[in-house]
Amino acid sequence: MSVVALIKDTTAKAIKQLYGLELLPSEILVNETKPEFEGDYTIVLFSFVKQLKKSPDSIGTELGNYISTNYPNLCSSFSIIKGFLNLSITPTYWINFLQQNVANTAFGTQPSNGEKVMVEYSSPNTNKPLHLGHLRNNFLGWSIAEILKANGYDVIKTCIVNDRGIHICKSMIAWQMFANGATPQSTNTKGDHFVGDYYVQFNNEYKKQVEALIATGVSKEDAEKQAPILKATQQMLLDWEAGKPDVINLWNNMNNWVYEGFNATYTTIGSDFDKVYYESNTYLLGKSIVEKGLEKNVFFKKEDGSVWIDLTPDGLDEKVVMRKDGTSVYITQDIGLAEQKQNEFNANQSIYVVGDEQNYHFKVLKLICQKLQLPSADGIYHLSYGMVELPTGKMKSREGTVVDADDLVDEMIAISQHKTEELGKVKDFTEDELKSLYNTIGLGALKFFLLRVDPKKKMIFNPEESIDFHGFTGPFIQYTHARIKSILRKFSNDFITTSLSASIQHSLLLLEKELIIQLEQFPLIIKEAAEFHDPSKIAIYIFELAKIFNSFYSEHSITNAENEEKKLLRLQLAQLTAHVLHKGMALLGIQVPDRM
RNA sequence: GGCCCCGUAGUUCAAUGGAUAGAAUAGAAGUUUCCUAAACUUUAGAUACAAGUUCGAUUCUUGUCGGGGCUACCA
Repeated sequence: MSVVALIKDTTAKAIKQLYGLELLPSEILVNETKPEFEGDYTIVLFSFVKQLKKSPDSIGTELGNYISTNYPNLCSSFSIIKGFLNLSITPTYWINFLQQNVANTAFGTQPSNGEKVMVEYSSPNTNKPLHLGHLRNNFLGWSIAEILKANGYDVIKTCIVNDRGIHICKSMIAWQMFANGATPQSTNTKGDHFVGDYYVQFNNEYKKQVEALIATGVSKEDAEKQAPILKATQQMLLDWEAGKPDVINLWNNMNNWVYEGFNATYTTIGSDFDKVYYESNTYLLGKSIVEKGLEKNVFFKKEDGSVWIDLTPDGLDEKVVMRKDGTSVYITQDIGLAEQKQNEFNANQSIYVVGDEQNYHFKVLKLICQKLQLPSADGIYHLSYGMVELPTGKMKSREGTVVDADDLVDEMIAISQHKTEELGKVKDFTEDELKSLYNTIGLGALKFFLLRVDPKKKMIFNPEESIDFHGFTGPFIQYTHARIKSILRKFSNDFITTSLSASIQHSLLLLEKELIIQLEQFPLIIKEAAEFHDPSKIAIYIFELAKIFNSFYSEHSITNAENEEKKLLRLQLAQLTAHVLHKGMALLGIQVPDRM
């Protein structure tokens, strides 16, 4: 149990003993004591005042006395300042904690809880290369999956590829018109970029044709509908749905080019999936659901044959679930896919990592599933994250203001190479080791940058300023880890299992204690990160830990400690710190090097 | 029009209704005969505005101003 949980439990017991009042531990507010006051953890007394009808000071005195006399191993002394009860935790408690966990490779993680969670993320569109927004999505999805695993969940990572529809046909038409049989191989272009370029060409040509039509006197609205290239695209979609062989062939070819490109990017950034769904296989799903919904009167049919659901009683709109031509729409496909996933995996929860522009969509999705009483309904959770914006506003592919994922990754790796070479600390590395190190640092900086902020909030990326390698960054933590490792390398691992003598508690220094206190919080942070679906809690936590360690490192020597006992204590502190940094970064999908 | 989200140092981000609003970076000043200076130490700088709720408000309520999203028989 964490100290905070222990303090809450103890306080609840004390209040029951002293006043006969039953409180849940969760109703008790415990914070770290502000550094300017004496003590380690603080109980906020104000919330008890009303129920106990006593002054904060007298409650504090009675509580403090009770806890310090009945739990002398936990609390050595206390003070009350302005309604806050500051507890000093005994050094023995901290030393015991360190001894119990220094050799525990599972420190921070929970055993299996038997629950299954699906995490859907990435979900790319096959006619656009990945951009910065996709990176945030991928890193978030991956990290959430890892965090859930660390909390004992069985996690299945999935991806739905948006591989069909009118937009895909646009790239295909443009390729037919302009490519002269070119391929990614013949042009030496990455497949996803190759196809993406034709999508851009389509839009350029379309614009030209519309302008030409307007010049002949056609209204803008009509011109946008009549442009020959658009007509051809619409025809192609019909041909695709009819299964016309040459269209299907082209579609297959172009998609395979894209997948080759995506896979290269996924490999570089370390993303993968346990199960990939393709919309071309799932777009017909959901029809039986529409019928079921009609039977149950959840849906109703309009005169033209289209099927709707009325969500006005829930404060939303009427929503179409099947077109008049009998085809299913986006939301219906999603209901179908949710059911398919449920049948296939029977997970307790299904998390969708999707941008906050789709908040409304997922609200509707969950609501409809609930009204249909589908088993998947209650497990649907939309992990809504904010857009990555530029200082000038939203990224727009049409205006060429998109930050390309591959470009950015390459740039980050190049910068890390440049900085590493400048510092010249790893001149003995082989080519392969260097390459891997540049990747680790460059991607570490990028991932940390995107994961260190609250996922719910939109964030701003300024392409003019490169992502930092100093301060609240991935490389800062990687560097701290490498520094620890270089010390630990000099010692045999015996120190991990050696017991500290009891007397060490009398000489625990402030920075040593701060380090232990921070280390002790790791399991709690992992739990909170899962509960709030928020990897930034881990990023902030390991940064704090690294900072404390660095202060400690510059203040006190490990190798040349005052005596052998101190050296042992500090080695163990360094060992556990390295483990937590390593594990915490792994939860963000970031590796830590032993040297850099 | 309706619904939803957001306004915190120059900049990028923190702060389950709790103590004097924390960091990082940029700025100023320092630290290397000693475990990696991608580090450490010191310093200056912010809650858009106005009311309300209360012991206490960046946080909750209302209004004003500013920014964004959604409101497709596209996905």
